Amino acid sequence: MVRVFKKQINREKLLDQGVSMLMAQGYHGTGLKEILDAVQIPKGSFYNYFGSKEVFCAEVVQHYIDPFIVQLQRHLQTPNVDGLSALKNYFNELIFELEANEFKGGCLLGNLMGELGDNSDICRAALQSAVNQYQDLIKEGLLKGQQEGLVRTDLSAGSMADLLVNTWQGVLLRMKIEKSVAPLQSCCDSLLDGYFKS
Amino acid sequence: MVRVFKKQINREKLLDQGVSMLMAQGYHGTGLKEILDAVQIPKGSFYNYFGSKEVFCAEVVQHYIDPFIVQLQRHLQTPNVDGLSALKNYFNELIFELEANEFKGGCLLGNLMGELGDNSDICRAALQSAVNQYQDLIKEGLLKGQQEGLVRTDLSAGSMADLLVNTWQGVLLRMKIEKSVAPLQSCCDSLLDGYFKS
DNA sequence: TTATAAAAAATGACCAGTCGTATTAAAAAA
DNA sequence: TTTTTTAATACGACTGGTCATTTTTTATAA
Repeated sequence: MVRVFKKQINREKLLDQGVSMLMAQGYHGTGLKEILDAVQIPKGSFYNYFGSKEVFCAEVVQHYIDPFIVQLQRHLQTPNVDGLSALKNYFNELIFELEANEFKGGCLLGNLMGELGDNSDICRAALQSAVNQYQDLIKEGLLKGQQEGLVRTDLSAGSMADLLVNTWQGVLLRMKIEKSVAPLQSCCDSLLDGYFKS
Repeated sequence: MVRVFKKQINREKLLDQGVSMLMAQGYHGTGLKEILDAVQIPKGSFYNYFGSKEVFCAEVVQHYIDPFIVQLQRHLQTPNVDGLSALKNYFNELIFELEANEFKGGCLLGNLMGELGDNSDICRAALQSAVNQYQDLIKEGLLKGQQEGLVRTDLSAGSMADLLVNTWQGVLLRMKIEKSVAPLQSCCDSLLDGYFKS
């Protein structure tokens, strides 16, 4: 009984550490030993928790996106805040956090799409799933904004969510090399405060 | 005298091979030996041509973007084609090529931004330079489109070029995991055929 | 001969993954 | 309830192989 709890705790530890190290150094740039040492779990134990580095990475992807989904849901469910403002508040919160983090990391999903998208079907599926969950939520926000008359209705909420998610991925890359949140802000300005407005 | 020519040829070979392998497998996913074997240059010779893997990668970045710049310039200088159509033609050509390539690779710049943006200042500088050269050219096309009355003038050509380049990076990532050119097409539709039109 | 570049060989660090064993818990038998 | 058996998990040393880079040797050119 105690055993199964410890197992869950160790899995969680590894996933947490995996998120932060894969963000900072990428998949091929991060050794398992590095992760294991950081959480003080011996090498041999890793394969009791995960089948391989690749499937570990796929789990890390979902573990990464979960908190973002919670955070976005929180904004969308805040009373007396319209859908468009909720999205703007959410992205502003992200920008604040990224700035506090000195523009490091960006988005694990985007980074891994670039690094592994072509070569790991397992990770590709995880990335696809994660990004779809995320995009659906943004679409909901835009849909709400449309019903409230704040977001244009001549474009579908789906295609706007698509554009927003893709552009956001792009500006996060840009942020990394410019070491500035300016690209993030101009993304929000162009789309949420520009193109999408009714 | 003959030697210095051979040196240039070998450098070129390595850069060409570097572009294709770094595209396919990323920086940490590609070993120098792999590149050297492919062009039949002995391992010990590499450091006669490049100071390190890192500076090699930085040179690969510029080597990668050069042909894109030539291609885009060609479209922009085609007689009797307006700026906006030139951009559309250029991106359609890219889409065609990416589809023929089975959506593999995407953009080396974007991939390396994600993988190395945080950790290699040398590559970061090369990426920044390359993307700026590219974006300036797109800005020129939009500027021409504005002068021709086809592109809206209430937004600056610079900020539109910014948005287009960033979104394009994002959709290339998306293409990789969706294995489809649909994201690319909807990017062009949304921006060049939508938001940017006057 | 001297200088320079190319290439081979060697370096130590690190890689993901495996193996046998030790430890523990749960299940079965007494 | 107590003892024995069986199974699951934990663990560190080890595997073959690859990594980027350096050192040493060989070949070429001036």
